[in-house]
Amino acid sequence: MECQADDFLKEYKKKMRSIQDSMDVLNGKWKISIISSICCYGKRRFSDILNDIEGISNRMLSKELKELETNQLVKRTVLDTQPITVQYELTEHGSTLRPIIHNLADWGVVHRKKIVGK
Amino acid sequence: MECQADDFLKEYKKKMRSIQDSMDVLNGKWKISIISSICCYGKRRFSDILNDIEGISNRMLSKELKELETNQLVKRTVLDTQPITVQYELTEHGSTLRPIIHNLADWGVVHRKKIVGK
DNA sequence: AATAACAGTAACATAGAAGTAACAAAGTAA
DNA sequence: TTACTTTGTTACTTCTATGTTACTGTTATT
Repeated sequence: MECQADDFLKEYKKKMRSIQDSMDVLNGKWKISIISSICCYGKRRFSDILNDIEGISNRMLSKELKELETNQLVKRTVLDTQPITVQYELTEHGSTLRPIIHNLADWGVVHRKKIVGK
Repeated sequence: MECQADDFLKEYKKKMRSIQDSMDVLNGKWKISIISSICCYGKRRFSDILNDIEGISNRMLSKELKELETNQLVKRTVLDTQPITVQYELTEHGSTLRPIIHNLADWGVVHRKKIVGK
């Protein structure tokens, strides 16, 4: 019995650590929104994302995109256009976040209904 | 065609807004961890959560729990014990976050493998 | 010539997020 | 009588995440 209880404890702790690992990458006010924007549209340019997300500054967008790139969630491609444009898309690894994004979107709807509407 | 494209745009925007709604409630460094702790164990006391989450201070825990209570995600119950203990559990509404928590935990495992291990 | 679009970068400013430490109330044990 | 536990609160301080503004370099447009 003791052993089983210990096993559960260990598993809970592992779970908590995993969640912390996730949140380490997705921290900050904007990351989820940025990923969502790219996720929705497939490919998205810098200025597009800037418009998608109300309130973000170009400085923050630039910084956060860099972090996401570092964490291999987002891929940056410079296009040879006039003027130069830059395209962002999810990496294969980044795409594994899709279910979470969708869940968050669904939950947002539920939550809004719960709080605002009846 | 135009109309269809517009419809897609509208839907994307709605999605982005829903995600923002979710993140408004789950913002900050600790909320997800706190919810996870309560979610894992079903019921959890203040000092338990304090131990579950590495690095959080009692001040922050108190503050964040209050916010979660305000947003109807968490229910607080004072138990008539010696000394008095306080039990936190997810509300029905809070429980709808379970899928997200599980997804985050799963993704954390995947991500750790991707980044650290081979 | 002047201006605009694009994708940023640099320098500076600051609200508020978070940390630390001490204290409170109420009962219990030593 | 003193100390300890639990769940906080309060006051004070630190710090960092984010915001603001201005600027770059290139090409196309007017």
